[in-house]
Amino acid sequence: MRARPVQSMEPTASLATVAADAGVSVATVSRIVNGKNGRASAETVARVEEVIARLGYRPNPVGRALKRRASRVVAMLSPNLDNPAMAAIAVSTEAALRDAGYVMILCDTHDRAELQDDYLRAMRGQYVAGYVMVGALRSRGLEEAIGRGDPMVFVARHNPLGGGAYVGIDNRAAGADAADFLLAQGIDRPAVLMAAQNASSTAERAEGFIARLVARGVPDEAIRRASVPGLSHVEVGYAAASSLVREGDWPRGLFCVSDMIAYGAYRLACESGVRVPQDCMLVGVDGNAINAWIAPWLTSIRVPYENFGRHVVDQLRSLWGGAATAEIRVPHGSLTS
Amino acid sequence: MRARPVQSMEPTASLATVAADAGVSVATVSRIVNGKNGRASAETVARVEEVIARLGYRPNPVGRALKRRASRVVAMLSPNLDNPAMAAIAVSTEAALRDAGYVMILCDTHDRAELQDDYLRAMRGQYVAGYVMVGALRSRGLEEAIGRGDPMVFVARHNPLGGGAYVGIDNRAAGADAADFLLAQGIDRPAVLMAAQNASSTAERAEGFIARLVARGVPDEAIRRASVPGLSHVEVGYAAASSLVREGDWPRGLFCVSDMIAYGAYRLACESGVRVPQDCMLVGVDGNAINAWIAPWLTSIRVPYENFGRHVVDQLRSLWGGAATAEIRVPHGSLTS
DNA sequence: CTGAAAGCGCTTACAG
DNA sequence: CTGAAAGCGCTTACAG
Repeated sequence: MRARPVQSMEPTASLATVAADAGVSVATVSRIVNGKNGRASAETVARVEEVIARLGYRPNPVGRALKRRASRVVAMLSPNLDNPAMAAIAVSTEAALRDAGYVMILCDTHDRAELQDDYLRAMRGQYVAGYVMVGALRSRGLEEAIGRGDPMVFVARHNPLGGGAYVGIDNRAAGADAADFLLAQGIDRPAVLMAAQNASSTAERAEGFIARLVARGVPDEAIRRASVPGLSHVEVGYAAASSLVREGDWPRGLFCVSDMIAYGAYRLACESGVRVPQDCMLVGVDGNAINAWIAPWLTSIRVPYENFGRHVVDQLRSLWGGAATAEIRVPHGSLTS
Repeated sequence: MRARPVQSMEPTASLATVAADAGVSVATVSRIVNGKNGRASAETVARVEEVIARLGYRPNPVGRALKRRASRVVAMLSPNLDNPAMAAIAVSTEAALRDAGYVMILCDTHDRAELQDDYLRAMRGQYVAGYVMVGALRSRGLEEAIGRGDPMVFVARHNPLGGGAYVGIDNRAAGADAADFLLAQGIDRPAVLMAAQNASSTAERAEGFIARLVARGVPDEAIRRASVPGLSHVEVGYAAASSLVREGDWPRGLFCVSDMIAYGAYRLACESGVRVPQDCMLVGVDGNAINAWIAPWLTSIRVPYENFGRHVVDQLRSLWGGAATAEIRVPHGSLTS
């Protein structure tokens, strides 16, 4: 004797199943499912909806995507989830997309242009509804996608080709805040550590920092700065701090354009017997959640990444609606440690 | 005068385009694309391949998925990317899937069964090739998916329903290693901190720790332990440590079943003026990359998450090949700080 | 060795 | 108000 299959194991209902059960055509069911029933009798609608509910019908996204040449999938291209800030962006974007009825394919580009292009091409084949570019690189594929007008929002790092929908903080203002803060601590000659690579946003932070310092009377040539190449910000921080102190004393205050850079500088400070923040105050940007637990010595400008996802989806909606691209500047927090 | 469209902006070639250009049927092109050309003349193959190369044809994954009822998309369901260990699993899995020709949809379940089920259902509609369950929860949808025989591999946390393909370390052995290490440091009464929730793997670590201690002569009742509920391991660590020291002194050694729990305990130690590791040695599990930079006070059992992705893909391949499910126990590292 | 045809699940003019 | 039909891009028996 065979066990009766449980209801849940029955194959998913299709439009055809529903249509047959309701005694109407698939066209009619399709219209009702899509809310295009300005032209469907009330009885028909009721009957079809009953069948849909009873059978637990859900439109198949693949069939739909093929016909519409558009899916409910959004691609996120991100350079590295190892950075808690990038992870936070991914998390909030995933949640916001889900609330909007989309799912997210995660593409880790490792900050490599060829990988970015491979993914851009592959995602196009998936008929993705849009692209969330976290830290985009200049590349052939990017140019093509933009030329095509594919919906694309840039997060944290600007479109390397200029223009485009953007979500991020006001980096220059954040840098200026860091300058004000350090000055207010009585540190009149703070230095700055930055990454030399792929860094529109972090470069802006450094610029804002320096500009504010200069505006407040610090001679430009008195502002020590170190910039080293590299993709890992912790390593960049360590190396940049090394290069900075190789040419002089430890500064009493150090603006690090990201928390990861600050972590790197911190390690060198520890190795050098420099106490943080007593001997050298470290100011970062990101406000990683982990700081409160294990990096109380760090003062950081909090970036509300948990809100980025919402704004990213807003941007995508504008693009889908045909609106012109715009920038969304999310307000950053004050400095906290 | 209109600008000539650049080649890259031409719509993607389809099977039909290729077939027309090569003067053969789509069926023939399809067979060649799929390597089923045991029965295709050498000339035909050459001609078709030339056209494919010239037109840059790439099979459309959506059309293919619809027909095959199977896509090249794999779903990863993960409870929280905020945890660096989870992020590391996502990163390595994404890379391994990509190398195998798959893309990954990231589904953040927030450790909630309804969300897990929503995603399971949605992903089924996408005809995903398989599921990577990081920290699966017991749920109706999970039962159904397993009943259906959907390819599913469990990572870090076992299948709550028992059985199934698994990738993880030997948690009991890791706990035992922590016990040996603390004993070797001359700490004869170490305590243990754990999470009370959704924690097959972390519970195993605690068991292994306690069992080894007992085996080495520590009376079971002398082993202090604290277990508190909660999803955030940092908060769990803080609360568990609080509850532990509320009933006695700070122990000289504390085994924390995850690095995040150790971070939480660390904060309480700092607040209590307890020095780590001088007064209290903290041993964690995960070996987060960040430790080397900002948590040198932590000794941790390194879990090679960067290899998990490879094993996950191996597991999926076995399942696709119809093999029986098995467990892969990735060797964990020795204790490092 | 190759092609015509059916069909995966859906949408949408078009006709009635 | 509703349905038959075409077609999105692909695969695969089936026939030849």
